[in-house]
Amino acid sequence: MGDRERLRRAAADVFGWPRLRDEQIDAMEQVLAGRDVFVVLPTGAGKSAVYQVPGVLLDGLVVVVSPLIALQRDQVAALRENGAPPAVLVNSAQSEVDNKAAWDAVERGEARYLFVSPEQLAKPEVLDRLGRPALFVVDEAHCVSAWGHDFRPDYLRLGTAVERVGRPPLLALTATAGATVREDVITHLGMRDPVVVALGFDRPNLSLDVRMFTDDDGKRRAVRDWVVDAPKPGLVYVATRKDSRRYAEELAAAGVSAQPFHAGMKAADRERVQDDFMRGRVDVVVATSAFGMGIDKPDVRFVAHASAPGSLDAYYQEIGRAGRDDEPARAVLFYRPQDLGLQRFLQSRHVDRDGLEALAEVIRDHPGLRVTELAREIGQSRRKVTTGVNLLERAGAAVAEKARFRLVAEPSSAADQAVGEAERLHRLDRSRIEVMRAYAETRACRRQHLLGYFGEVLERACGNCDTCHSGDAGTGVSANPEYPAQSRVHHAEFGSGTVVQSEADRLTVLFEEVGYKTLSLEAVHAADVLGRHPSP
DNA sequence: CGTTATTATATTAATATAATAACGGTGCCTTAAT
Repeated sequence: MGDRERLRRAAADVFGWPRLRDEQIDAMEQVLAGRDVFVVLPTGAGKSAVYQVPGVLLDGLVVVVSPLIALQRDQVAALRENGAPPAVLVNSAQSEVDNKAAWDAVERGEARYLFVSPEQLAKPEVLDRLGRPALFVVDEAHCVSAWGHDFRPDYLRLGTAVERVGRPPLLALTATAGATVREDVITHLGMRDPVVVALGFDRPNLSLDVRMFTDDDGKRRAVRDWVVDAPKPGLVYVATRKDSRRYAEELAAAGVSAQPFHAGMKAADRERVQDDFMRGRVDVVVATSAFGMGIDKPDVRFVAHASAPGSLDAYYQEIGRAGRDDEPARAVLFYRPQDLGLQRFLQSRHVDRDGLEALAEVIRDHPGLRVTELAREIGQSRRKVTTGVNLLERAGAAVAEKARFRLVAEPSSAADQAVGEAERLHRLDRSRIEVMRAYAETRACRRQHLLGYFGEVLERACGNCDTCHSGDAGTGVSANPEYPAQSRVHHAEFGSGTVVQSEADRLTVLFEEVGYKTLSLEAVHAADVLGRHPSP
């Protein structure tokens, strides 16, 4: 019996799934064959099945890294409900007794699936207990790129963790990853020649709409009035916790069944709001970016943004929560250029050069220490040290071997190099905001613009966005044959980069040093500043 | 970077305006104080 057949049988017999999508079975087959696999499938398309089903057939532990304990619990509950092999979790929210029981099951070889956060895998004793897993899964893999560089630095140490447990095959799963994010994840996880299994990004049933405002009051009124009249249920994304409360109150006063949701609320309240929304007891959730991961409600009719998020990746992810049932749904961005100022602030984390130099000195004086030991030695938080070694490593000033660090530059220049790396990352974040702005301000077809950013060419204007309806979008934008998407270029001032979006009259290029830039082809030709590169 | 809350300053001495300060998102985990 071939692998595909065995997988189909396991899916049917164990989980009760009579048929699988081609993408699912393709990915599972590669997983079973021991290849690294990168899967991009929308939520609801059966991403989890891609590790669940091979897990039945594999001989050994399947480690699943997931960013939220709540998500881990959902996954375990689903597996238990399906009668799959035993699944356990280990985390700080669980009692010591339960954690010990989970570890015992792992060590006796009784548990098949183990769910953990990246922070757990940063602990040497945890890695020791894992033994040699048969498969290593990173769920919501875009978090590596979105959070690893600052918010949750342990995401960038997963590659080292995988090496330490015998380097089993890697499976990365996400609903959203354009080429840039995908490359970032692949690099940091250390995936080897991964098979990429992806469904297209286009969601034709989702209408795209941007409304421009200059004053705050006008925008607030417009959001309120629009949401009151819109078909429900729906989500309103806001930039601050305060706005979450304020809009929710205003909508409630206007007779809408609306609730706020943000990370500052008590866990019980968050759970209640999420549950009420899922069951249809609340029509509208007004949320910060805290809301959404793991939400799979098929009949969400709109996602409105009362403020623009900090990147087009985040925007696409958030609007992707509407219309999963393939019925018409709406994505509306209430855009005010000033709102991007907040995003600029949020991405302006400061770099502590002296702290980096101190860390570099400790690494030089005590080669071979791990993060926890370095943190103790230097008296900085584990998180700060992790961020520090991430930067030093990326800058090439330090190297890690089996999670133990060694300095390969003088501390002072190591710190300078790391600061340079941090500045480069910061420029990249800044330029992501400009990509968001470009979407909001384009007069071309929104969908062509959005898909273009994700590396897809839509031959004709979509007919289901505001610029198409107003007639601004014109007859369609063809790619420029001279600089196709993904081609490597070199700019006289900005250095080398990759074309992410190719249009008839302009290009968007991701430059390694300065981030995203939109270049007018006219200017490029006039000044002769852009040359084609041979492929890397 | 932009908005909002607070304080300072001005002058139809109780209210307006100007200057200044504070604040803003995402979740693990650990540990100390009730």
